[in-house]
Amino acid sequence: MNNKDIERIKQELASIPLVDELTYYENPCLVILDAVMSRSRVYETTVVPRLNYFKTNYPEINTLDMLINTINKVGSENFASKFLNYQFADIGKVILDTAMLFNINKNNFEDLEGMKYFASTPNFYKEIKKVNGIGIATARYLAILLGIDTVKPDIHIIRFISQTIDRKVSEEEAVDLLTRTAKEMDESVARIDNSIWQFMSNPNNQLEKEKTGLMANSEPIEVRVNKMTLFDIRKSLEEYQAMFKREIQRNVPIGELTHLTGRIGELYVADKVKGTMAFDTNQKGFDVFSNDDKRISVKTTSSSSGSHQFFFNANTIEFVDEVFILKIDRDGEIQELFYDSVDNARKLMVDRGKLAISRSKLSNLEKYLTDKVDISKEIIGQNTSILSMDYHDFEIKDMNFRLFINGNVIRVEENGVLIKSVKPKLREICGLLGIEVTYPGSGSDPTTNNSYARKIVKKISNSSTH
DNA sequence: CCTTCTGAGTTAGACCTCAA
DNA sequence: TTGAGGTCTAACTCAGAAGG
Repeated sequence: MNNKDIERIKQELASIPLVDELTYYENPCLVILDAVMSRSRVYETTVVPRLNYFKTNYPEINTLDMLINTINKVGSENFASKFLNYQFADIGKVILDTAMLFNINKNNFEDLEGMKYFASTPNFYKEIKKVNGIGIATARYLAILLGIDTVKPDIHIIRFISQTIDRKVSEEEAVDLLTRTAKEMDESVARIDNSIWQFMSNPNNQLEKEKTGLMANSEPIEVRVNKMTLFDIRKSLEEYQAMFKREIQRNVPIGELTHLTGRIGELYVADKVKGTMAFDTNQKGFDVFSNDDKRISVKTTSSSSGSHQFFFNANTIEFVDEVFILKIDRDGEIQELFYDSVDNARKLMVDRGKLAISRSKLSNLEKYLTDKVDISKEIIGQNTSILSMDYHDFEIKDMNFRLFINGNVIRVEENGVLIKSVKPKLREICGLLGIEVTYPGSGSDPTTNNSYARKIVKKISNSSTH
């Protein structure tokens, strides 16, 4: 009946890279730890570091008896934090129960042999699922780790098969289909299972993107707005402002009112631009959607706050068209500090993972927003030129280097790549420009990045015919 | 079979302190 | 004045188990 399904799975498999089977553990404890810790967790970030921690610190725990005795000795609730560096108290009990079940069913074999024997008996899945905390996926994964050729029907495998044959499949059906597919391909099903898993658990794989419609990363994100009318927005704004004032009168610290502050800002802007509010909590990038389709990021501060900066998420700034920054006074009154395009806002931002605008820049906008003068001169060497320059914030560009100077922060790009160790690169540029560098090359260089950068700029400016 | 629950991990956003 | 280094909280995701 589902020969067609198997054909489609075979076809789809042709487009993903086939990887090796999993490597098997020599330490029986690791089989159990790996499988039990993998439940409900992202493998690479959660399980792998903990396994390594255990392997490094407790290599002597290498038999089921020792594992069981250790857990009993420290108490199952303490085992994970102590031996796995994992703050997950309940997992010790699951590990213990699993180890004990294997231990009484190993039929006089050595640990690994015995575990493998048990895993290959007809009753294995029925028995192992009696352990509280082990379901079908973990049971099958245990079997795979013991060398049994089977499938772990986890979310990735189910997703792959369901997407491939365009219908939902159960765990059992997934196992069945994949096993038969492997047989036809004359390939081990565990290897196919692992290949699919590796492919599907990678968030960048093409299949997922195609099926979910998230093709290129330039694709605009979905804009969801709520249904508040302008009347609703004004009404809410009044109520929030009143509540804000009341809380202040009750001596609530203003720092405790961030939820109110933020909401008041968003409502104020939504009213101002006759727009709507973003629907999602943690909406990427913007808070308000204007009536002419602009996505506006709103930042609101309270006047007595000690914060001197407004932060923007570097990962989501591309989803923003305009930036609105507000200040709310203790009496609930709102003052506009900044409202402009995101391009102009970016001229105020410094990038340190998160993008920050210093508050004081907002009272001196002219200085930062005036278009920078393009001098564009051929200066030194081949193509060094000053692109732009203003009071204390400018860039220098040549074929290879790009220098960003913003106050004391100096950054260098080489061939478009941001250099991590700035100072050695600055010395190198100095060398290229014939600037004398006294640093002998041992011990820490006392010359500041700033001063190197200034020397470079000075040299280039002097050489300029400008 | 489908829904709910679980709990560590991740992300977003706001604010704080210190130092140059 | 403002950059660099944080902390803190809440909301959300992930991937599986348990429950009705």
